[in-house]
Amino acid sequence: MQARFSQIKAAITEGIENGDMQPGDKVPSENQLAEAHSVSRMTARRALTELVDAGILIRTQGLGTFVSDHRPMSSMLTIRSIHQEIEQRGHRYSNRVVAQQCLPADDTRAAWLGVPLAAQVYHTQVVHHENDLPIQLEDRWVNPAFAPDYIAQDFTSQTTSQYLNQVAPLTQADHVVEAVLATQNQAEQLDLSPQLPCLKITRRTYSAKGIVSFALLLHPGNRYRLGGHLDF
Amino acid sequence: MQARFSQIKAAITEGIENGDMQPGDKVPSENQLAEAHSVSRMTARRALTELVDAGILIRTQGLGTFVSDHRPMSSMLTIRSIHQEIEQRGHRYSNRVVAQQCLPADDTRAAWLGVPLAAQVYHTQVVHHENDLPIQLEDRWVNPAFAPDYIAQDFTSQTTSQYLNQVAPLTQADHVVEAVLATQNQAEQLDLSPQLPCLKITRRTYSAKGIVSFALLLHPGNRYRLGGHLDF
DNA sequence: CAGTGGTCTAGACCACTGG
DNA sequence: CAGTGGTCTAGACCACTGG
Repeated sequence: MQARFSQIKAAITEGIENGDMQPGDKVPSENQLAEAHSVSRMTARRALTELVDAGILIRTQGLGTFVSDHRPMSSMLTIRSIHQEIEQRGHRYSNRVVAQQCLPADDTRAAWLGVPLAAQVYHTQVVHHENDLPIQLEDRWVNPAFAPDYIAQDFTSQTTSQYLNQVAPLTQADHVVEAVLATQNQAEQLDLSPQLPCLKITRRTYSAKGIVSFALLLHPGNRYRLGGHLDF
Repeated sequence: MQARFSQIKAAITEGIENGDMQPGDKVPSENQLAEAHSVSRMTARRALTELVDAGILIRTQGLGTFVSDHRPMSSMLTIRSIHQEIEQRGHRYSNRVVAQQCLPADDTRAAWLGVPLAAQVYHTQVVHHENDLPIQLEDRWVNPAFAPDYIAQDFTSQTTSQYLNQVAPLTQADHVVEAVLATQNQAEQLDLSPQLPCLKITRRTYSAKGIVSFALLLHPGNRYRLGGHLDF
């Protein structure tokens, strides 16, 4: 015997799975669900609450409840700076600064950095080499509030993350690791044949005062691996 | 203005923090809390439910609600099983056991497991599903010395890692993360179009006595991400 | 058996959002 | 303004645990 709120949950998740409801779509209101399933509003509400807690739906008072754009993630890894890593292997580190500019934040950048839309943010693009072989394409967006002089630095002598860690010491970092195909442009920067799988790391770093920067790190799959060791 | 259920939550967590309540202690029942705070049982219940969800309390029907002895693990040291991960997201977990056999170790397997060449080792191949969508292809080789009955288990009801962690609790793990293209055979097992980038995790797990198993975990890049959070 | 948590109802008042 | 979610009440019946 299944509880009624479970049946309502199942009906909603089924609608999401078979594509009837897309991320961003509005789900029926609590009152509509209550009537449709002949339950009290509290029971319909419970179904929604549990789906919100599971990250499947998002609620906003006065507006409604919506399907979340949620791809799964999990597991933990340590990530060190590329420069440190290469030198520790006894290899030669070098880099090439492709871009260094001030830009208005689009919505993705604004959301990740926690700044208003169209606020000015710093952007750098750097290719990192190990023994002259491109091994990482770094796109980084920086919140100027925490590193006002970022834009004036010379990043051939000091890496972006070294500089940032100096002016705004890191206290936390989020990261997401994905496998993707390099775009045409990315493949060129990395001196890769296209259609090669790459490890993409999206990392957001925090100092004590807030979100400092957001970096997109792309590594050729055949030249780079990510290692880790855990002790329990 | 704070909601009443929040005040009850605060009262309970405060009791736990200042030592009035120890792990294992029974907290007041829903009816007792309702009367003590002059609220309805539903409101008292909500306070308890949220603390249970947060892992601070444990409830058992007919018995009561108790303080959990759950100490949070440092985020970096967490390795969760795919099964746990999926259920925590509120999704449906299922799997398909493709192979389960005893094989002589080739040189790669022998090296990773630390056994002599051609020693008999156990091999399983399992496809893990999230909401019926294949999300991980697991190839696992196990050292029979640490889990002699591994080969006779039914891994549809219990995952390989759950079983191993039970018979030989993990103490360490190494892992390597790569981006690769799925082979023809792998793509078929995962119900993927070929030429799709995949996240490949190679993981070696240790118990106190030695290397227990070595697993190759393949995730479709468009269906899986690896996330992490670090505190420095 | 009395007490516990699990589910559910049919109402209520509120704060908030958009038009 | 009508509609949304946020909180809350005072009941109800149930399944389960221990004594």
